[in-house]
Amino acid sequence: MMDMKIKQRSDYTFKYNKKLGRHGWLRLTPAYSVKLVEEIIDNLPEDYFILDPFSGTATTGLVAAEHGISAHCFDINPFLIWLGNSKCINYSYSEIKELKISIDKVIIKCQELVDEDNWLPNIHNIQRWWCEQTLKIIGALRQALVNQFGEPRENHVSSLAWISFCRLIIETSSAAFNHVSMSFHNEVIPFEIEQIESLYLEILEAIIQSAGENISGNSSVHFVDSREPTSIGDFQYSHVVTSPPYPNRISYIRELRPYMYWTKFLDTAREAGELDWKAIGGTWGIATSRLQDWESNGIELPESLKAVVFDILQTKEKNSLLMGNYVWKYFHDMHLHLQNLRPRLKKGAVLSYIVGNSSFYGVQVHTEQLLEDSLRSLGFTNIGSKIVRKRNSKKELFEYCVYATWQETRKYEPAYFNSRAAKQIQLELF
DNA sequence: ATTGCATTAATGCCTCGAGT
DNA sequence: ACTCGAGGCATTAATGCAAT
Repeated sequence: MMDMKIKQRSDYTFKYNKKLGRHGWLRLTPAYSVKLVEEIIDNLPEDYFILDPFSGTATTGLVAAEHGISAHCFDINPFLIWLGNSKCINYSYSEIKELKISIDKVIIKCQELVDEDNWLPNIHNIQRWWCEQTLKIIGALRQALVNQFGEPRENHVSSLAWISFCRLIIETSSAAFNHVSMSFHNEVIPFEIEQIESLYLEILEAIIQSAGENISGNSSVHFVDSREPTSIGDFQYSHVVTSPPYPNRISYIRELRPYMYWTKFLDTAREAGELDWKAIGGTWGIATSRLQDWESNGIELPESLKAVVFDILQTKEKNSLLMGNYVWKYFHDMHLHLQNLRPRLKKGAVLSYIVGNSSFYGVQVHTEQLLEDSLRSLGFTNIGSKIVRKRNSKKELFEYCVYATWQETRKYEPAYFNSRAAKQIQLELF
């Protein structure tokens, strides 16, 4: 009987990040922990160059920069690229001073605009999110921000005003934003203009506070599909530190929609579906339809993957074909990513991938093992994985760190996450 | 113009261990 | 006792489009 337990370790989730300055600017549930990244990059010499091919909210890039290390981060979501870069740049005292003056003008302009017909986003059933009164006010505030700064596209001190706006729209909405399966509260609370103004200024003040702290490293986020062989110049990386999407049919766009519609990164439902289809593990709208008849284009995949997909198909549930194809495509895409990653790596480069396992109709999908198999067949060495934490849903769900090296002959094993409890459960499970 | 079927966008339900 | 979650699902609502 096992006497040691794997803990949930909320310090290894986004929760830990909320109070950490820039890391807490905008919450996204599928974000991994600052602490985890710190443990991975701990003690790296400063000339190390990190790649995060699945940047998301740019946790890796920001932690690296805060530690004086440089990183390149890739993502396919234009909103997240904008947000990530805004999180990683420095803001001077004079810029911030100027921003505060501009905001005073924005507030006055908002009061003038509130009775006009301002642009509102094309969000489905928008009155479910905000009542008419609240909508009028945040619509006016948005218009005042546009008049003052333009749409949020540049990485400039005005980004702080826009990130605060994104926080505001969530905090005034009736969305239950505490879960990836986002849904709604029954009541929509109306806000007065004074309440919204003071809430906005409060959020902005906190964001400005943390923006003033200088960071020494250079991190940047770029529009790159990590499955493609494209790269930024001819840089090569010594470390890959990332948390890719998990094979869990959670839609990223589902949670990002409010931000992206209000900032005009999204205009129609169709665009949302197309963007999710581009993402590895995407499931929203048309992505699900396209999975029904999706087939891999002949790339050689590990036998272990075929076995898992076969098991899912064999369950003969209503959507077995869909789920099987979903898993198949997820690992196909991850394999393609690892394959095209190789030319970007320095000799001896170390990979650290934080991933979660899943189960479909009771069939366990051992993400960490399947990725290890891909790494092995692609010529990586020193391959292994360790449990990082237990997830707080089904008991068989964990988060893992999958690690490997590229063209390294020496034995390598990461020093992190090797608690006795983790080793024990690893033995018991497999 | 209307109907009916297919597709896809959007949201809710049920679960259950762990932290507080 | 109460809250919460990188969880999976099914179901419902809205939209598109071909057939009448």
